[in-house]
Amino acid sequence: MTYSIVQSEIRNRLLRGLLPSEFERLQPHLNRISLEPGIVVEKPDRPIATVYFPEPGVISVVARTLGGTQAEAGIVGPEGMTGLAILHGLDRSPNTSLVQMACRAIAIDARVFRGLIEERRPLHDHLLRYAQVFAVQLAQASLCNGRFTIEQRLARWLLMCHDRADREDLPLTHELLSLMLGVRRAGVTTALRSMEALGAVKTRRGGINLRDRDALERAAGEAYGVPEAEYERVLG
Amino acid sequence: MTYSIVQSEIRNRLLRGLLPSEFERLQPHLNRISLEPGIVVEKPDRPIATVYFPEPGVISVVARTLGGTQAEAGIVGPEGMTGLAILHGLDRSPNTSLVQMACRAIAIDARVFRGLIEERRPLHDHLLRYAQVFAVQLAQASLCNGRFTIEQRLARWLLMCHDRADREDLPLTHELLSLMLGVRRAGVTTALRSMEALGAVKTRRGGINLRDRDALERAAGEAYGVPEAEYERVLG
DNA sequence: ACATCAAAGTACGATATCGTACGGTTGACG
DNA sequence: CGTCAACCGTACGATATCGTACTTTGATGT
Repeated sequence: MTYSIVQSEIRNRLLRGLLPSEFERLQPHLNRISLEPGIVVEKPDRPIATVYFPEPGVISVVARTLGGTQAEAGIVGPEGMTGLAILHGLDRSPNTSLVQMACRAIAIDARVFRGLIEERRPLHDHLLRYAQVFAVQLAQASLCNGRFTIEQRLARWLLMCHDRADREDLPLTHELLSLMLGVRRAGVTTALRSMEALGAVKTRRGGINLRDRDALERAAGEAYGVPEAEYERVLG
Repeated sequence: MTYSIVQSEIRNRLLRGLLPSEFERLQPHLNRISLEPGIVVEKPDRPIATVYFPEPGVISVVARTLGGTQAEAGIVGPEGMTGLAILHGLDRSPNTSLVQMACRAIAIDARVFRGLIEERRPLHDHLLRYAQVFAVQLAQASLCNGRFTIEQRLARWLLMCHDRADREDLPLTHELLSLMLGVRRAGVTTALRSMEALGAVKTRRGGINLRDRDALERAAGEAYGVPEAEYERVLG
């Protein structure tokens, strides 16, 4: 049994913000599915099968060199979508996308989606605005990696997760965070303890509880805010 | 006196690779101009006035935080264009773009350009492919900043400049490179001396001469190559 | 209750990079 | 042809982060 998807009930901002006349075209092709942590939704240089519009939860976009070195480049949540390559007329990218925090997501077959954006210009235009915001996020991540401490970058990451997951309790291990940030696992532990001393977070085994968002923003300092402002400007 | 611009003579790959039928629409609006080092072609959060398709030369895209910390996020040369925000339906971005190495460029008024891409779908589609390549470049820059040494990142940067400037002698001061990479000026000096010892480059006051590209690629290691491969795949 | 194991805390020497600063060199310009 | 500012080489202590590895803790299954 499938339930039809009602635009006003969708918890993905990008879809909810679509013109109803455009959403109508998408609607028959949409399915709501569950994405569990660890699921790889896009593999490097393999055709993208499905495009996802996440509801609260987090999907990471991970960049990798030819030698296999990897780190997270950007994150996607209910403000956005996966499969940006398709908006650019391509069916794949060199990046990996994987589910970081469980979410439900509105899914659509990539080929169907591609056909629809070719056909419906206003749909394409709306989603391309998000591609711009995501590019700004990538540029800021680059800057953060080059200029800020692990603690600042970690605070930034937690804030971005909080924005997208819509809850205070994030089920993330230090190991996982270290892979995302491209630093040592021990470095994450230390940074978290330091933020715990500030009262910004409370850690438990296998998870992090956000206690004081303001303190977290102070810990992130300059590292947080530009892509968020751009999102509001462009799609808010 | 203005000369009309002939597609086959353009040294910008993106424009030269356009379908002639699409180029024809752009042609009446194009002007070839000179861009001198230091010229700022896009200011953060200010409307983009002109879109440039550079001929050999280099334009940097610089990301900045609210606090003013900045570093280069990406570079554009004769393989690409400035003003990607316009392809995404927007008239500005939070980034700065500035001329790094003098070039001639094909210029078009941003509003005219915006009108043309709205009107000519194949034109828009062609250029959007470049937006994807640029996003890959941003993601890789993020990875490089997080994981690689100054020497590797510098080697990467010089290789990317070489690809775009089409000459071996790059008029760049250590000071400038340090601003771009977001590191100390002294760090650049040291890294350059180390690469000079490898025979990869020869430095002179105010410039760097690339002597052995293979050695430079070895110095860059994993840091170089992914966006370049993506460009060839998508637009080659 | 106990065993087991992944996760987290801690430690320590090594390395990359920083901030700062001083002095030497060189090319541009008067 | 001399001057000078910009550019480059170098140095040194401080700091961030690394690689590695050992220990402790807590959740889970039996």
